[in-house]
Amino acid sequence: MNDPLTSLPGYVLRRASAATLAELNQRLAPLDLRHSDIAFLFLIDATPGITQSEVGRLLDIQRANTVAFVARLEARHLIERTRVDGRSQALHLTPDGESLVGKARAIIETHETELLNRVPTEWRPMVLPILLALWNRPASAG
Amino acid sequence: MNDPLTSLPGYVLRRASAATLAELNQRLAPLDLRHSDIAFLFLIDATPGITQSEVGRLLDIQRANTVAFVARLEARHLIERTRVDGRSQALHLTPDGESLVGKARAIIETHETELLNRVPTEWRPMVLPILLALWNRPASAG
DNA sequence: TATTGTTATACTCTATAACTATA
DNA sequence: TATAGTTATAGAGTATAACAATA
Repeated sequence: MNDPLTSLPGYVLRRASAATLAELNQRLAPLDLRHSDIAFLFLIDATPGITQSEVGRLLDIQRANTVAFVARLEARHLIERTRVDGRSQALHLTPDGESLVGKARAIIETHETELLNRVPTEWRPMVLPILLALWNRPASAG
Repeated sequence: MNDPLTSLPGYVLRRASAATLAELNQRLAPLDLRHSDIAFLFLIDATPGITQSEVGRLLDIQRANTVAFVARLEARHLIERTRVDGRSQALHLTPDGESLVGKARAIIETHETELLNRVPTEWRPMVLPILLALWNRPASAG
């Protein structure tokens, strides 16, 4: 029985994503974090004071769905929010948050290295460019 | 503001997968199908008489979660099931199912071609091997 | 004992509509 | 008028535990 799916890049892209995300979630479980939390925290760490809606746009998370993230991370004292004007709120890591991000960063680096190492050496430089090309995100005015 | 995520293959893998799945679901919407339905139907089409649990194993869908697929596809008269022994049931496409799979196949081909075309010509041969390597699925006893 | 199909259940992620208060 | 944060809600997708019937 030869399945007709593993020759389809789109299908294999999905399976590869699902499998590696499950692995990452397992690696992050000791920190009681999930992959989506990490993306959130990394972004705040890289751009302290970033607003909630900016994070949502960068991560392609609907505005409404960022609320639960912020509430949960704040309840864990990993981030804090400060009103920047009547509408927006700026997000910062707390010391606890910075500490946790440090631990997470080590896990992520191990994870990403392990992923890349699955690819034959000579193809590794193509991995990120190919994935970015497949992503095909609209040019950001970053 | 430069985000720290788009240099991580694992993260870009996830975003590429999510974005292309959303596109595929849009393309399949006229057939009232989702990407997961297509995988299910393609597998039955490729291996008539395949059992429900075999499909689940190949698609990495928990046995419990295949029940809803089979029920829904059968309710739409796209597949039928026949008892093969007291436990297993063999799945086949109905004529309606075969017709729909034909239409879906054309959409998938367009979709997959469009995905590949996002990658510079000289890298295209590496796309599938790289994705399979990242997937890193345990060697299947096919 | 192990497997198949099944029910029930829960959690994550995503998507939309609508509301408020601000700009 | 448009934007930021919020609430409520719904739909996918995924995961686990447990059960009956069968191999």
